[in-house]
Amino acid sequence: MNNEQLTTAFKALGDPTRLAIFQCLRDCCPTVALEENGEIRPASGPTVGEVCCQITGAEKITSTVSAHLKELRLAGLITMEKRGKFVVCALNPTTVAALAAFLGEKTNACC
Amino acid sequence: MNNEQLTTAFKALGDPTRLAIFQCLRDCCPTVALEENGEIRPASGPTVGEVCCQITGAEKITSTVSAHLKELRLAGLITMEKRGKFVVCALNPTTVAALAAFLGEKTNACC
DNA sequence: ACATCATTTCGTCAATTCGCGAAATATAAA
DNA sequence: TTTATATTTCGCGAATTGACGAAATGATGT
Repeated sequence: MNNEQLTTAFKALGDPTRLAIFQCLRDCCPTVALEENGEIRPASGPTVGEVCCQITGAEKITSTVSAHLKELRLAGLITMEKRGKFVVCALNPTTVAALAAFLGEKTNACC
Repeated sequence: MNNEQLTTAFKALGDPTRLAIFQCLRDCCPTVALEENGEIRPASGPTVGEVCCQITGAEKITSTVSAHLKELRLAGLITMEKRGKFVVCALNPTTVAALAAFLGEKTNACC
């Protein structure tokens, strides 16, 4: 992950609504499944409407949550897949792990 | 760390200049020292001017970098200590570790 | 006391961001 | 085909952010 990707991902997490979505997806749903061919696809997970309900308490999807989901997706933090009438969401464990690894790095060489 | 602290910290890292400062402090300088009484203080580290030079290439301190350092400090990501005429900076490993731990959490219970 | 160096604060401006409601799109059911 | 459901896109206004230069602060040396 280069610096631009890192800043995009951290910025995506730097908003209370998006962090809540992130926690919702992390705590309530399985992450994506890694298929034999190496492709990544959500095994299952909440729909946009369900996420929206968890976050805002409202029954109807708000454009605000939709926009936040898009930003998380563009940042590589989540995946979204169309399942018939619904769109299901899941964390992208690869990116999450990359962020954790970045923070875990220790390279105090000099001084 | 509560959600507000987490968002503040992630937001602080979600800017290219601040991420560069973070990397600069992580890669070039020792982190803070933990004293016997439990207090945290920077062992040593670059001055604000040195950080500024690394980031902008300019010889003089810019108010922009100063403001970014302040935001990183308020987010708990770095410490700054006055040493005579200078102010030295260092990462705060406690907060960094807390962020890494948050990202590393795996709590997929249901679904 | 005065000058100097390191750093922060202030004021301004352009750009971005967030939340919201309305409209558009897409899929499924009748 | 019409209707309903799920979701995204668009346009708006308010609030925040980032960069910059000038001024202020604070410690040090003369």
